[in-house]
Amino acid sequence: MGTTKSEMFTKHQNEIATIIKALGHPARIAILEYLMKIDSCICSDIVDELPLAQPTISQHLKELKKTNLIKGTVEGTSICYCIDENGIEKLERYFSSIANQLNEKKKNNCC
Amino acid sequence: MGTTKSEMFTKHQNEIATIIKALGHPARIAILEYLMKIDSCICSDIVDELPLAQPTISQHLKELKKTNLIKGTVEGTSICYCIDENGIEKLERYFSSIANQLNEKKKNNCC
DNA sequence: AAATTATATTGCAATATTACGATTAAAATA
DNA sequence: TATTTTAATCGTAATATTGCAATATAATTT
Repeated sequence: MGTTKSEMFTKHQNEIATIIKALGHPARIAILEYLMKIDSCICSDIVDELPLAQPTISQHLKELKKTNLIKGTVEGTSICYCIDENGIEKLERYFSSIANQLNEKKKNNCC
Repeated sequence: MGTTKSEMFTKHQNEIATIIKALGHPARIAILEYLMKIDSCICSDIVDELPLAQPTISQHLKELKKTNLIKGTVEGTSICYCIDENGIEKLERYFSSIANQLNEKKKNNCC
């Protein structure tokens, strides 16, 4: 108990849920939006930007990286982060596909 | 500790994170996809469709309903569920906006 | 080499989530 | 009204997540 029963679902369902879950936290949304706002990659000022302790931010960055939502390259003492299109585009495609299908069969709505 | 520090983030960041989080579980993705597959609303067979106990499914449905990802109307003894465009479209807009912005400034990528 | 700077890791406390058995609630039917 | 059917709620165990202080690591600068 307490553990998600992943074996019960398809590989794709688990994959997409994992990526979505990684963005399901305001701090990680804030990180994504900060990376968007800045016109380039940022090196080493995420910690100053967010109201969380450094280890906490490091943890959130790790999760975003693990799911290909951001990517980082070592740049001397600091790390240069930017958005990874890979993850974002997967989400974009997933939701626009669902939205499109919804529009096509609007007729059948009974609720 | 243990609690997300929501006060630290904007209202919109918290709202979008809450909706996204609600879909960040394979069972809830499976529910969404089942509702998509069926061409109309479904009344009372979600429990037979998913490999989880009835109280667990009820709990997942509650979370999806809370975030406007599905909606349900009482239909006699059972409840008729279908996808709520409200939540889905919010997600669709959010991610396509980010994907668009990303395409526009592809030039600046340094990672 | 010592000090500095930036990030990661460890360990842990507080809280949240997941799952389900047991029970309850509410409507339909016998 | 008693029974059946369907879904919600309660209570609880197992596990996961969040957040941070302390510490470690790794590259840079003095």
